[in-house]
Amino acid sequence: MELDNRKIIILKTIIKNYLATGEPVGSRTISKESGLSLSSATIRNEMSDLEEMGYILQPHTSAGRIPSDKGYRFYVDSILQESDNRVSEVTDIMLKRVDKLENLLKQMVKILAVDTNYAALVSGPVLSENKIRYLQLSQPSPVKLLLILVCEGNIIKTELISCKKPLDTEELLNLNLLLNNSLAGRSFKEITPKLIAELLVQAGSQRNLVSTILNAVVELMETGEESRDIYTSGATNILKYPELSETDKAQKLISAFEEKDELKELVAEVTRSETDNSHNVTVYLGGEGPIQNMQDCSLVTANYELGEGLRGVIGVIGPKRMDYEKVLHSMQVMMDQLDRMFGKEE
Amino acid sequence: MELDNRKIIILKTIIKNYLATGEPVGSRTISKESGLSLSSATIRNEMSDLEEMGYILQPHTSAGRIPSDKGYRFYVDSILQESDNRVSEVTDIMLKRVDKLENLLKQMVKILAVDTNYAALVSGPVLSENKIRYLQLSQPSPVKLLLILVCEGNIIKTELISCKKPLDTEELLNLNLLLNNSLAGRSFKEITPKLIAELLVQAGSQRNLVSTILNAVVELMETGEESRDIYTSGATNILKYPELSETDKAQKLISAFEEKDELKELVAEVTRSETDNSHNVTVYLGGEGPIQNMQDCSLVTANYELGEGLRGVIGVIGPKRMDYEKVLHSMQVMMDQLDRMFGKEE
DNA sequence: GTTAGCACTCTTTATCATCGACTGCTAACA
DNA sequence: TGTTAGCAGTCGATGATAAAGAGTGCTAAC
Repeated sequence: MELDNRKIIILKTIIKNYLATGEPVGSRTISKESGLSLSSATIRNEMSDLEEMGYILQPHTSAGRIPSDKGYRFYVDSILQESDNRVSEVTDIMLKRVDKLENLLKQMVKILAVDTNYAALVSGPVLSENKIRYLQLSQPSPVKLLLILVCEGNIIKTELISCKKPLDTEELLNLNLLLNNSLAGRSFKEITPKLIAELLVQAGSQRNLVSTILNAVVELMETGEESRDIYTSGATNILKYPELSETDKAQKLISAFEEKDELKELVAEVTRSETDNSHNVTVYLGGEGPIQNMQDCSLVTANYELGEGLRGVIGVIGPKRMDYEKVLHSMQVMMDQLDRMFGKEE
Repeated sequence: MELDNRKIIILKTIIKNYLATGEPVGSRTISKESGLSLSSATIRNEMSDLEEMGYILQPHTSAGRIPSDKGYRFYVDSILQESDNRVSEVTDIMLKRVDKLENLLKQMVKILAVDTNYAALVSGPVLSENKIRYLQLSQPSPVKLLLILVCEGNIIKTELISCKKPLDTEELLNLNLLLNNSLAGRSFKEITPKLIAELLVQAGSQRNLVSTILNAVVELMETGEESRDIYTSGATNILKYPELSETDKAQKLISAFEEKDELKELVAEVTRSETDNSHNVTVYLGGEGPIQNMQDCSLVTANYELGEGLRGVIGVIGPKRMDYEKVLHSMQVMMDQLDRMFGKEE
């Protein structure tokens, strides 16, 4: 059987209606709302077909139809295609100019949550190619060394290191020189065992100390997923959707949002799976890919990039019957905002 | 009327039972469980008295009694007294040695939540008297200055500052000298307008730059409540208690845990209200003090101190019928752990 | 002072009939 | 052949009613 135009219209009507109400939709409703002038009986026949083809299903005999995963998938894909061509309207979301990136992201995720009425998350950006600009050692107290690492994009990281015996000024200067000579300009990957070995040889008597420092540097450089910041908002929106608010499911979901660990993995997974999409907008339906343990949920994600290779993920989690059109649009607007704010700058 | 011994036993039995079940408790239950060999009828008479005295109340005519706020207060206070004398048993909570304080706190709050089955929060520590140990300026790129501020307790803060024109090495050195001379050893309060004015005079041609730097320093020093980190865990435990899991209340509470802003205020308020209690353990009943908008909740808080004046707040939020005994005990154990870990060190 | 017993209240739970929203099928129609 | 009207049948939702259960207050007796 073929999915002809009329079937498509009916399918879309069913889905839209279901998204809006959360209730199974019956043939009469469609007959009235689809725009087609067909009687409910005809619709019923078509619906029979659609069910047979697997796009919709019936929770129980005397109920209307709800979209199946295949149906959702079809719908989401067709929206995704449309919105590529659509110019996102300029909405006047007032993202007040904020001083810190962190605050900006917090603000963004909040707006997204309020705007969509779903749970939203944003990952802090991670440098894809994190290069050391320079590093600096100083000595706050006799047996402590402060390591300051400045990376491309002015990312600053510090670490306190204990050392056995105090260094005098000259030693400190030499150490700084030595480290900068070999490490400045290098990315994480370029700190090879060979390089480390060389450095240790050059270090001479300071061998142990240099080794400790190198460990600290490597640790700081590992912008590992574990260290990624995740900001969330609107987790409790989940409670608004009956199909998710059964105590058990809601608990799991909201916990995931609170503890963040799961979200980190999720972000990691999303980051890995690159597509050629412009902002890499992807829709995962419950059970697929990164959200296997989130039944009945949908996850919409997009990647953002702030220039200089700073990249992160933004996402919205809601029930399967989420208003995809709206969510995709909201995300688009967010992306545009970010592009505008950071495209111009620097 | 007087609260004689028998009344106290009955009252405690009522409360304990209510805490365990969440259901109003009737006279027969008490007759069986109180340990007193009295018939339910006698108990009923006593309960009448207790109700008249305001310690308990009846949700509706044909129901048992539940503790009133006055009842809770009585109960909590009596526990608090007891547990002062009690040696906290050593429980073998495995707080794995963690490298970062942040992780330790996260671990702690998680344990507390799991252990008590309520929602738990811990605030990151804040230096009560935050003194600058030294500060350092360096120049990562021609028009950027990196300000590094090292405070007592090895708290390190950094800030990137833009400057109009590049400084040469000597200027940078002088600037560092100037700033350290006047600021090192000072606490936030000691950076007075007078001091600032003096500094600006000494700065001479670098006046503008020094002003910018000073602003940054002051900003970094303000360990304002807004910048306090808050770690939470177990927010969804709230859903386990019927009296809180009505969508509306649960939503509010869990949101508070997610967005953290409210919690920050709460912590601020708790911090302000000092008592002479050893760990400053306090129980707030729903509506009292910092949790006015959290009806039907109780908040148990304690202060912790990590030496060097690093202080923070730890707390548990649950329904009014929370198992105070257990919570207070768990918190006690946490405090002991912290004391042990940080008392020995340094 | 304590207790047994009874009448009364009020919530909870179960049961049952009714209603309404659907579907699927058949037969008629264009 | 595609479309439609109509009807029987299914199943969940709703609401009313009854029965059960838990508790109290009061009174009278011990």
